[in-house]
Amino acid sequence: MPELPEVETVRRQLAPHVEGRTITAMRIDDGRWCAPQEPGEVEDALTGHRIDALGRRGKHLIFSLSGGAQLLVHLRMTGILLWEAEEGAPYERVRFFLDDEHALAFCDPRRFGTGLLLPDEATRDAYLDERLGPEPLDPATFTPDVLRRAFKGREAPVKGIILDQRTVAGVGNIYADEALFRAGIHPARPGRMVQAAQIEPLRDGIIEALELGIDGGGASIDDFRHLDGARGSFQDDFLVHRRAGLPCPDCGAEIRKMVVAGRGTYACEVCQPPPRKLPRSARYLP
DNA sequence: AGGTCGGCCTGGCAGC
DNA sequence: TGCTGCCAGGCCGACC
Repeated sequence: MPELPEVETVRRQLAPHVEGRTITAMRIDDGRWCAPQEPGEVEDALTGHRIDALGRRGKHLIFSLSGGAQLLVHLRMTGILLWEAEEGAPYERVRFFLDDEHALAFCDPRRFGTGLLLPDEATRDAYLDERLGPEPLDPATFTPDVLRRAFKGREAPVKGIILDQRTVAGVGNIYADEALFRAGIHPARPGRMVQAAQIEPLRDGIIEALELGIDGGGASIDDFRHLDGARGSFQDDFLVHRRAGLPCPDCGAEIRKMVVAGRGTYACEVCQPPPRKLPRSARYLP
């Protein structure tokens, strides 16, 4: 699933192609992509404008356009962006035509992906800051204190808290499992039970997992693809995620699968000791 | 108000 | 074989 490293991978690949280019036409085939805005409205608002910058905040891709308009593209579960895909690519929902005759397609079998048009930078920042915590790769804002405050007095499982985009932006199911393993914290441990000494390792674990994900060009478990359709490689470097029954890379114990915060979750119960009382919502899977 | 759960959506696969 | 039904999960809204 596209999380921060996957979105950043796409951003780095796409930026050199689109920055400075003008959108000459746009076609939104699926109105759900930009709902409740009308496809025609969004198409008209973007057409004729230059893409000044391609940015990212959390899992959102940000197209900053001349005239100030901001398009936030979210891949959600299965969205991918393809450069120069032939017209009518599988599950194509949106197509951008650029002034150098190239085209960008947004494809998404499950139609969860979205495009949100906002009028200016201030509106964009208000929208994002209302929903997202600090950027994890910005050491100035993603401090151990951010996690300390988020965990204080919380009964919710620590995995659920770091999946919450208001805690820290961009962490999803894969990188939550990988970061918690790196820090030796069981995913189902209630936030308030995370030891003070584990906070900094977790902060570092989140950063490390995300950076390795970016280095690997993201993880292509099923749908995620690069701009040219190639796969990322980080799925080959998972330590615990999707590795049920395989040995823990540190101690050799069998990695177990469970459900935590409603998500498929993988952990080594030796390296990540479970809490005495597992939250009711956490359960083991065979 | 914190925490959990269902809905959105569809491909893929287990099981009958 | 072919069908049914369940699972995957980012994010939001509903509910307890």
